[in-house]
Amino acid sequence: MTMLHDDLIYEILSVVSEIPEGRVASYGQIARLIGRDNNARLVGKVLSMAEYYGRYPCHRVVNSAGRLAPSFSSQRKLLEKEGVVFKKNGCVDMKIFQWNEGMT
DNA sequence: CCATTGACGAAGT
DNA sequence: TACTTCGCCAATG
Repeated sequence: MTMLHDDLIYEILSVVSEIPEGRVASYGQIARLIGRDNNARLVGKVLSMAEYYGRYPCHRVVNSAGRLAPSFSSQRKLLEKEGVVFKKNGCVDMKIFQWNEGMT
């Protein structure tokens, strides 16, 4: 495990822990927040193993289209419990539920 | 060092 | 709206 990788995990999880209940963030959004604009895929990679590092609201991370992560069957239920509504195609309506980190 | 992979994203069809 | 193509880049083999 490289040092860079460890920093990456810390920064990503740090941002994830700030996502409020009932809102979602995209992988690209998180990548930008940690200064890695073109590296959304790496964020997904880290989150796929996030459970190993502790408890974080990683269910609040979806892709830019609002699509849920594969092999995370409980994700939809967890989001619905927080009031997130899904579109007919199974995606989160990003227009409504995407976290706007500029607002406090 | 080269090739492949990925919980991605934007643009094109 | 849904599917495809291509760019992206650290990590892995």
